This record gives sequence, structure tokens and C-alpha cells, in this order.
Amino acid sequence: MGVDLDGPEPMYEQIADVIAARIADGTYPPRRRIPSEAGLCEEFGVARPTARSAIRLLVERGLVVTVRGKGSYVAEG
Amino acid sequence: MGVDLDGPEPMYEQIADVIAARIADGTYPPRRRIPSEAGLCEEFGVARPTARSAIRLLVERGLVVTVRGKGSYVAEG
DNA sequence: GGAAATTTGTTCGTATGTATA
DNA sequence: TTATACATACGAACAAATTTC
Repeated sequence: MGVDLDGPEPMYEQIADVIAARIADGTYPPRRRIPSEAGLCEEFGVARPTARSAIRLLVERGLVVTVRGKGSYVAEG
Repeated sequence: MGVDLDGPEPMYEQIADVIAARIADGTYPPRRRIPSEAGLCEEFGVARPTARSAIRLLVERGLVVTVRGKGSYVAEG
């Protein structure tokens, strides 16, 4: 699915890119929730800090917003 | 803030000295929490292992104790 | 209302690899 | 070779907000 564990980019960046692509193609529409940290851990086989780093990157890019106790949501386009 | 990045002492030692001075002058009183590792990273512009080395030095000197999941605290005088 | 599960927030513990002096 | 420093990654504990039953 595009995550190349042997690639030069860190895993959290590759995961963020996968999520960003899903946002771009409408898999995750605006205002919808993206998978939880635990969900990303399971899907990509990484630890929670790594999943969190990916989400942090998406937040920095303005693609998602996170709400404590609820989840992370696709920012409104 | 007294940290001389061009000085002969390693950064982690200088950071530890700064914290030790704050403990001595009462800025961080006994049983109070000192800044987290992330806080030291931001304040002194270093990476986490370096901040941890500084704290390790303070623990070795008996000035602070660290508790997993909570933080590092000034030892009781 | 209350208890439990889910989810994110924060923090320290540990390990590996890379780069530099 | 050793010491220092950074980046990455996994593990674990504690905390707080939210949702669900």
C-alpha cells in the first residue's frame, strides 16, 4: 500500500503520506474521522508513538485536526 | 541562560548545571517537578537523548528523582 | 447517575543507527 | 576508539476527555 519499510523516508512520514493520499482521493472526506491511533498501529504494524508522529505531521500540514477523547478529523477544505 | 554552546563542557552537563542552579536558588523547590524532557528540549534546543543525559546527571548527583509516566522531581533536602 | 471502554495527551524507559570530533 | 549529539522507533505508565451501556 505504498509503505516501503526499506525506503529512505521514515515510517511516520510514509504513513502520513498514505493518509494524505486518502484525503485527497476522497476516501476520508472533509469532517470525517480518520482511523484512531490504535487503528493506524494495527493497519501499519507500528507502535503508538510512530502513529502519533504521522498524525502530528498531518496536523502540521493542516490536513487534519485532533480532538482529545474523540479522534482526528479531516480538515474542511 | 548561561548555556555556552561553544564552551568546553558538553551541552548535557551545562544544562544539568543550569537546573542545579535553579534548584539551589529555589526556582525549583523540593518535591516540585522540574521541566519534562520535552520541555528541556525546547528550552535548550537539544534532542531528547541530550535532555535525558542532563537529567541522568542530576539523578546521579542526588538532586532529582524521576518517575516513569509522571516526571522528574527535586529531591527532598 | 455510574461504570467501563475508547481515544487522545503527556511522560519516562529503552534501543538502534548515523554523524561528528 | 571513545564521547557527544541527533533522529528514529518501540514499550510502558499515567492522565484526561468522550462515548456507550
